[in-house]
Amino acid sequence: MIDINFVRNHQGILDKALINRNKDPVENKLLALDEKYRAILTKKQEFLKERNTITDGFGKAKAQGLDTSELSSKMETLKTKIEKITADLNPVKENLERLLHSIPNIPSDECPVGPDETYNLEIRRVGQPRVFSDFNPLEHYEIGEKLCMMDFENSAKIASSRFVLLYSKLAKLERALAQFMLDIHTKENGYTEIYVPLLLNKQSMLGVGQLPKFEDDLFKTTTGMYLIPTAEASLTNIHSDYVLEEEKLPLRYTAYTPCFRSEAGSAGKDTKGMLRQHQFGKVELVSITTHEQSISEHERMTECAEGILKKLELPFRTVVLSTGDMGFSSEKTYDIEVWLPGQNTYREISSCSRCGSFQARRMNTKFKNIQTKRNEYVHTLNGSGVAVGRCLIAVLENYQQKEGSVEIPEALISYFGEKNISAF
RNA sequence: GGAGAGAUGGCCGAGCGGCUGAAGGCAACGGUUUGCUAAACCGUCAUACGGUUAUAAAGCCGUAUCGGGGGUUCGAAUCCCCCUCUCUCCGCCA
Repeated sequence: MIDINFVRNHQGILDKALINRNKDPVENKLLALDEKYRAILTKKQEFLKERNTITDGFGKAKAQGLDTSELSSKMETLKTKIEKITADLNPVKENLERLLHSIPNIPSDECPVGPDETYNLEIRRVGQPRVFSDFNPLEHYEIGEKLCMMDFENSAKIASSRFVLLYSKLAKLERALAQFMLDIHTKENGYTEIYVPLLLNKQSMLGVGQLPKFEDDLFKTTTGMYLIPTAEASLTNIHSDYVLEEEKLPLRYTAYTPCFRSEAGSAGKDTKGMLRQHQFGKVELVSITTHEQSISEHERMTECAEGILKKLELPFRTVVLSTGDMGFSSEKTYDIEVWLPGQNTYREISSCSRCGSFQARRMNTKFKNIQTKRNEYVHTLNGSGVAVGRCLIAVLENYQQKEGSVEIPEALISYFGEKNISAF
């Protein structure tokens, strides 16, 4: 949630941010609503003060055995006033809250300005795409099906489209990749591994900004809970409604979980293969920091995610998302795109976002500043470290061999137990 | 699923209709004392929001908050209802 106080004191910035995000400006509407809210609230508080005074008088009058009928009649009229003003105030308050919850974060000045992904800015490229001189590289699903280890027919039968069955060595590859990533992040990068709920309540989804705007993208249970679209939702919310100690920051959490997305808006997009699924595995990184730590933590987190690809010797590039392409809660996002020779292009495999105090404000997560002794909102960051399903795709495509087998990256062999995968 | 008990400030814990934003203790912070440590003593010690000053901060004024929501009452931490969560016992179960 954006800071209404900030909007009030820095007029023009929010609207500019929204226009950069390719959204409609709301500042006039927001400020008018806010002003109306505060005017009515102030009035109501005056009535409540009056009520407290009368109530006080009652106690004293009774103690002295005085007549209270005048107080009673005063109270009666006041009560009607309070009732009326409360009826006026509530809808305004609800509208204001609803509006505030639907406004995305203000992008940082560092983000390239533009309406869509064509304005994303590449900042580095690591690794050379392999040259396939003696055969044309296949796409991952062709490799998987040739190996007889990737099955979209039966997954569609037992579930629906956008699911996959992985058999034998590919199932193991998924497991090995996840294990590998978790070990790196916990042993080398200082993250604490956490086993998290995969279903969360509405409040938590609101906290990270999945709700109220993106309800259609989530799977909802009959009991009103939501399947997590990313472990970010579970990890970030751990400290909701809490005041942390500054010395404990930054907190760094990681989890390997399945992620569930309805992909409501992406009909017809990436329908082949397992690039875009309703369910996929992902190792997630979350950091909770102070205001001062957040920028350097963002760079660090991105490097942690890149480190996985470096160790697996997968070529990738890192881009800064443009204002029009970045997510709702983010103020700056790096996407890491892995090279997929089968598609002859770079595809997103990780997204590392800095959310500032946007989520903290929604979740009510603060820390006590040692110097000022005041409670301040924490800053939250999240990143994929990395998407396991897409990483499996990248390994298949980058390490495919002419005869249809797949080599295992050096760093992964101890996790996988074998040096290559060949057909049954 | 059945039966019961409970939820109060950072923690422990009183309170059972007005004098309670909340006793007392612990912790924390500032100070006095002390050669140092310990102890003792004095003081401070919730949060959010609104108003105010020049909507910087602080201050001051106010409102709200004793798990959450609603009700009774002139007045609720205290009484009633609903919900959530925790604990104990029984049943079921990976």
